[in-house]
Amino acid sequence: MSKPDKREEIVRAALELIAEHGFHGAPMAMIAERAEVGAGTIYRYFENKDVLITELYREVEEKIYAVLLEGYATERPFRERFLHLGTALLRHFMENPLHFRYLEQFHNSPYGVAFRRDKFSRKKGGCDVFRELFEDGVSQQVMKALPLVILFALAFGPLLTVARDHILGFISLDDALIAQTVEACWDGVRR
Amino acid sequence: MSKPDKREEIVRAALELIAEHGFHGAPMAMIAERAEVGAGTIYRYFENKDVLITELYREVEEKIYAVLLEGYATERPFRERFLHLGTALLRHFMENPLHFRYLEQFHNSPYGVAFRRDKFSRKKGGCDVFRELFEDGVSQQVMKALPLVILFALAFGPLLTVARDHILGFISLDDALIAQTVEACWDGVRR
DNA sequence: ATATATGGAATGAATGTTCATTCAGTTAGT
DNA sequence: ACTAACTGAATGAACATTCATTCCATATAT
Repeated sequence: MSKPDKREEIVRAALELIAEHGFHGAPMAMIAERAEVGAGTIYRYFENKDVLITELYREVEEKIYAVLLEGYATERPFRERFLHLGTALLRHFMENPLHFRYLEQFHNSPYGVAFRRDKFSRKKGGCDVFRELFEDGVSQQVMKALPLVILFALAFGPLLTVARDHILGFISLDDALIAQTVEACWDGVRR
Repeated sequence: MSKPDKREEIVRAALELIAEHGFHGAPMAMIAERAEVGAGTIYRYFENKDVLITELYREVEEKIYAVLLEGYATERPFRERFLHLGTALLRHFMENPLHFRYLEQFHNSPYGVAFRRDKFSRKKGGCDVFRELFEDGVSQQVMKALPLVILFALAFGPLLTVARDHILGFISLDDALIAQTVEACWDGVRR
């Protein structure tokens, strides 16, 4: 009853506070308070703040991969598959601003850089769908003959920027605008 | 010895340390040490750490605008003007990785969000060149009929991502690749 | 059925550390 | 000698983490 309960509350509180105020606007005491838990209790579930932060990242990332693969059909044409992934990603971030903000916080921190470097060198992870799509797209001359990293940048760069602008309230996206934006990203990568 | 000397050293040290280790990996004492200056001396030039950080941002931003305008010819066609700006921006970041890293740190912090919000509402600043280019491009049907914010995202998103990847060593960009990348961004915004 | 013992979970005050900022004293320029 | 610039040890606030204590559910004894 209470074991997963507290852990969940801690994770939720940490996500909210870190997403909103950054790692340094979220002291453990504040996280504990928001989770309605004693400060020491956090340490029953997470060895220290770093572990909490990293674990939280893992959970957020996992959900993204799940969302991307939902309804993804390998047999559809490149363009459709790209639009599916791009739209799913953008929508997911729009619907889960806390997740998005958390990822941004994480990426721009010592943790994030190390993580990124690690993921890059292992050349694996949940980006596999994207990697496969892009590699095949290039070899079948549907996409520009550019290094994978650059294709990623052309596809994700705008989406993340737009998601950020939406979340910060600089723009209000409707279905049509989302579609147009993802289409524009496709224009960037397609041959 | 002279007055501007120390100030400059402080600014340089702060830029280096903050770009490399983030705001919280750059205590004032460390900045002072790197600048070969007493800790208290910093406070002769900057009221407090916030002021130092904000002023540093101002200086970094200023240089960018200077670089963008260098050789910018209003009378050239849209595509050429876009390529000029995009290339100049990307090259500037590649050549000044500390500036780039600093901007990223700044943007992902309470300072940055407030700044961004302020700039957005005032609708002014050094992005004017870009704004004008995009507004004219849209009205002359050369660019996609999308909100300015989205066109910005399509143009900058990939460039910043690529710059980051280059600086982190995930890719090595040569002249040809830079040109291709900026061209691809143009494909994203052009009609 | 009631009382008592046991141990893991939870707590939050106390601890030690890290920092931004200050200021009393020192140095160097005139 | 006077002044402005500079210094870095001292200060206090904020924080992550610890740990002696409390709480509570369950087991055991009467």
